[in-house]
Amino acid sequence: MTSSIKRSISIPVDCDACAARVDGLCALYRANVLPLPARFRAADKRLKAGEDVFGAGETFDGIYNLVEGWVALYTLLDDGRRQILHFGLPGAVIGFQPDSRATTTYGVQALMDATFCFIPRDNLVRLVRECPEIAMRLASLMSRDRSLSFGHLTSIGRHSARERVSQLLLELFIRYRSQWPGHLIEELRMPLTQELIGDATGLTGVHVNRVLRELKRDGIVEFQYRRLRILDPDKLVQVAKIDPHLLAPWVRTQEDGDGTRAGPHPQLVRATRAAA
Amino acid sequence: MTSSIKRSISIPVDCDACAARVDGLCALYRANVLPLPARFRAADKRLKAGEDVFGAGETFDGIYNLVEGWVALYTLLDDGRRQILHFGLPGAVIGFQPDSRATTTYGVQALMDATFCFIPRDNLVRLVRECPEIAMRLASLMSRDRSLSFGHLTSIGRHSARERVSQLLLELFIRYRSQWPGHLIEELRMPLTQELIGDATGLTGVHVNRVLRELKRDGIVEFQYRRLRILDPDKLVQVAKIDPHLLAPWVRTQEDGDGTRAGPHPQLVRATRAAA
DNA sequence: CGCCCCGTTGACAAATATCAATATTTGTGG
DNA sequence: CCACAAATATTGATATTTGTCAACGGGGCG
Repeated sequence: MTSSIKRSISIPVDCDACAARVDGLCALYRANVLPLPARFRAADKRLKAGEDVFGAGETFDGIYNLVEGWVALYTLLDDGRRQILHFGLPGAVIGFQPDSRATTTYGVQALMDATFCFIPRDNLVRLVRECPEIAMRLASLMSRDRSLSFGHLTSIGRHSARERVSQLLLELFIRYRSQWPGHLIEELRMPLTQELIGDATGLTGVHVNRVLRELKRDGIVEFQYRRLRILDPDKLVQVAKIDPHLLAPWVRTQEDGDGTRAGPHPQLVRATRAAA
Repeated sequence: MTSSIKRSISIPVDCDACAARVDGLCALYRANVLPLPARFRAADKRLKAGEDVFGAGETFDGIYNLVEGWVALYTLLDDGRRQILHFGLPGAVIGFQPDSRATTTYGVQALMDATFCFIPRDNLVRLVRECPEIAMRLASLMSRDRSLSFGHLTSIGRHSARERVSQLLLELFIRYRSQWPGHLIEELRMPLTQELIGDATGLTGVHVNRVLRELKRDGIVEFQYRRLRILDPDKLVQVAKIDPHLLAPWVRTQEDGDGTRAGPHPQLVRATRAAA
């Protein structure tokens, strides 16, 4: 007997115990209908916090499956400023490109120690030929990422700083939590600094600080030294000005087909209530 | 003999003459390798300028293929403000959802008279079973949309008003032009108002106006009453602060496989030079 | 123990929004 | 072709939000 509780954390190579399998490309495997992409996997990659999976403008042939850790997709400006485009959580597919010659338009950085498994493009093509549902799954994942981007666009384009920061924290909380259904968490460790929050919301680190102090003063959320505590879930939902329709992409993408599914609203309510 | 030049404009139902076929889901057909989605098409839809394809929060079972006209994907805020998420040009796939129960997170409005063909979800699944490449094509299209969103996020989050407006105009010019390779245009009719530009760039219509007047004063671009003229392409590229890596998603997605392809830089240069 | 990254705070500057009035263009009907 | 209405663009004065710069504090980690 090698382990009990922490197995999925310490042995990322083992597909059967992979934590990322709850979501992402391999989610279908859980339904016992489809062959696991395991056979098509080539190598694993481990990075330390701060290292890049790849930089902007590179080409490479395949996709990375984020197994453990958080990553940030970002672009850099000439003057050194940065825009974070997306936070990738375990299960994320990283680096899919329309064709093998295309260069990436963004860089990807590990926000904490992270592990990936890599599927070469050729293998992906073979995998899809064998099992077209995988390609539809991939399309769904890309589509969900797009929806997340749409949410961020609305947030950055039309919301106030207070609303943007609130929305980001709520989003990450819900996305993180939806990976462990039934697991109640009151407090969440996030590998974020106020600077990173600013880079994601189109604000300055300094201004994020001001907003966070306000939110704490008002008893809504507390974020200090990478520790998030949600003090008043209902108020947070309210101040984040969430369009309920935008919620769907935050929770895990389900396989199409069987089963009833609760709408997004109760899920949000449950998710946030759990933290109170 | 029914026609000569304008055939593709007036007979949208005819797949063989469809203008959208240069891009989008049916692009593979041109390579004569794959069966046309035509057999799986269900119905056509025609809209007048200003009408909605669908609103936020709706569900529907299938995808729309934009054949003719421009559309805007948008979200609305409580107070009536709007954020435009994406402009869809002919060839765009509209309304793909991860599963059949998902509700849309955005609305889609026709910016001019537009026609679509509709492919029901069931047919799409059958089509993919028959030809998995279509699913990969769909994933590529979603991925490209995501990349476009990433570009907009960087623009809205970190660029000045002047840069944002310049970049949007340049993007639309290049995307439009890449649909007619070899066709030189000096002047482009766009179904946009300054208000629309503001909604897309996270600015106010009034402020967009001020920026446009500046750009005209500086001899860079002229945009008045839906007519875009690029006066100095090089300056425009410069002021738009385009990250060259972000350019790839602007030009048509090519089918993977054969053929050499020029990098994005010369394409941009050619595209913009043509307008001078 | 001490360093360094991160967070905190204040004064001030810059960019953009808001409000309101007026001008121009487009499209429509006669 | 003209007149008119509606939509869109233009401009100025002022308000608000957010950024910039600079200094200081505090906590974790070697």
